[in-house]
Amino acid sequence: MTTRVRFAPSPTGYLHIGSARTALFNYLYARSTGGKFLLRVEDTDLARSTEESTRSILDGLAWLELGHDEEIVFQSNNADKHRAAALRLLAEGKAYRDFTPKEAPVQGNIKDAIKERARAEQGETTMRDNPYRDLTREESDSRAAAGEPFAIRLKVPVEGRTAFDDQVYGIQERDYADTEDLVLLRSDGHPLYNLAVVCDDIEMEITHVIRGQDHLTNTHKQILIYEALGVTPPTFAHLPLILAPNKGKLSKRKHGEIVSMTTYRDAGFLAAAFRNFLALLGWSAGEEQEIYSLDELVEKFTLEGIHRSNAMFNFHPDDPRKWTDDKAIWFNAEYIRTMPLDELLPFVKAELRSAKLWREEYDQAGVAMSADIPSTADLGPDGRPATVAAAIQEIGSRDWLIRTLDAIRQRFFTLKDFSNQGRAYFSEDFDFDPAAVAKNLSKFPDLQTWLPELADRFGSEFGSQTETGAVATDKAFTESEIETVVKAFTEEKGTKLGVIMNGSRTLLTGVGVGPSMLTVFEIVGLDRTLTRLRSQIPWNL
RNA sequence: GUCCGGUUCGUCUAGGGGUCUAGGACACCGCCCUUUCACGGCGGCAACACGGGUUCAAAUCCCGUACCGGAUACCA
Repeated sequence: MTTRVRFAPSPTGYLHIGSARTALFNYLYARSTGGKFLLRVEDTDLARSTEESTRSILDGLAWLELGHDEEIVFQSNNADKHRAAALRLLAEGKAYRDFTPKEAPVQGNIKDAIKERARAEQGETTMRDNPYRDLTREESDSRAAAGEPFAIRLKVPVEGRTAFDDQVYGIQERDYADTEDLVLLRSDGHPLYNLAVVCDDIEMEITHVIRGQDHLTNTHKQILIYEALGVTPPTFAHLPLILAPNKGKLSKRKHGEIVSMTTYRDAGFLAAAFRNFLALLGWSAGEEQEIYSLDELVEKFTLEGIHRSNAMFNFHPDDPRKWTDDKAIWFNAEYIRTMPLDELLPFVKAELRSAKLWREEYDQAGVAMSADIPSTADLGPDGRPATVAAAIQEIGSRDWLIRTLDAIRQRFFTLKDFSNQGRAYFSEDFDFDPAAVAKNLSKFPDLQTWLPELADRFGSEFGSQTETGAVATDKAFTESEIETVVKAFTEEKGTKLGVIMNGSRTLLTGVGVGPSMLTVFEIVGLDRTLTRLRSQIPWNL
């Protein structure tokens, strides 16, 4: 039998991290068993469901690349079938009409009100003392015919218990006495959750229900419905919950966008990295590996590897540097710096493009400077072309882009960093970090004259314009040549190399961190290096 | 209240009676590398909730307690 699983969110908000992980696990289970991953939107709560939520959830799933099979099922479309099922159970005597007038909706905190009521009723009533439970069929029919409103409740047997073997939590048993005669159909004819879920899962031929642990006790009710309907229940696997830092349940209302999937997408997270993070929140393959590709996850995923204890998602909304879980950030950084460049490139392209930093020339591989690409005979000892400078200095070239991205990504955390911290590599319009200016420039006033002098030196050494006129040489602006020049210059000034390098870094990139300064000179290129070394802007800040 | 579930470093976790003076990862802290650094290398700090059993032997099995979580609705 082919396994068929479903992800069934209710569209009452965006896709949050807990639901996303449920979707992931369903997806992984389907793929690992060669089954189908279905999607069902549980939009039966008309008051709270919105189309916008549905779209947001779909966006989140698309971002995570959790593609579903078959058509999306909208639960509200099946209301007639749900009603028919309830009516059938009524006709068969497995459910009954409850003529008790509907209670007024509670004010304030619903959860508290329910808890309070449950506590108050404790000991005074049993689950089976509804006065309408044993009404004769004739009387029930005639009251209904007379137009008296009623809800339909399941007639839970007095003696016995429900039992199922949860694939994560093991054997679960519950006495019927602990389950109320749940409402199947509201007095306005609206079918309720437990009924709708069971009917749809039957219709969709779901074989494995994989969902949050908050449904563990609902399962007993659902099994009762399966039994009444005469259908064998599917296999159940409940997932531990993902908790907020206060160990409370993750809530869209309370925790806001920080738990929304789209927040991570928009913050420059890579779907692959976030998926990896999510997979390890409540599941493990029992080994020490941390980085898993989607294929590896599919290959290694088992229900046995799912944990029973809840996990905490450690976000800090007030800390800009660590606004979300450390490990999520680490995964993202790890992916950014180790992913094959050609896989990373499309994401960087999108980021640069949205920041208006992308140039169409980046797409044209090697055309502009094909004449300058060195032959293999020119490879230096480090395996890099010794005379590559001409090619990589062509700012509009793909080669330059690749080299630059590879150098700067080593210290980046999100895709956003390419357009923020990395801005100076792609644009003349960048800001200076005051801390870097203070630490690397203001502390050494001599640099205000030295660095323009260094620009002149570069100009005369590498053949570009100086303030006194054009000089042409054939020396390439490459790391080793640059190093020679900078070292000589530093000695002349009787200062330390670090002073010159860090001052240059700040002037060239606006920030205090980055790759080796020699690399930075090279990828910023001679022309821009000269201009920026002469810039007086940061000195006047 | 009742029912159900859970409890290993701050966090994510490995562990299924002896190989556990409890392993890995993130974070944190040192040292190294170095022109900076949030890269890299090396090292450090840090946990079996508590109490009883069972056993030659328990983080691992059983019972109790505590704490945490979930459910308890004519919401989903």
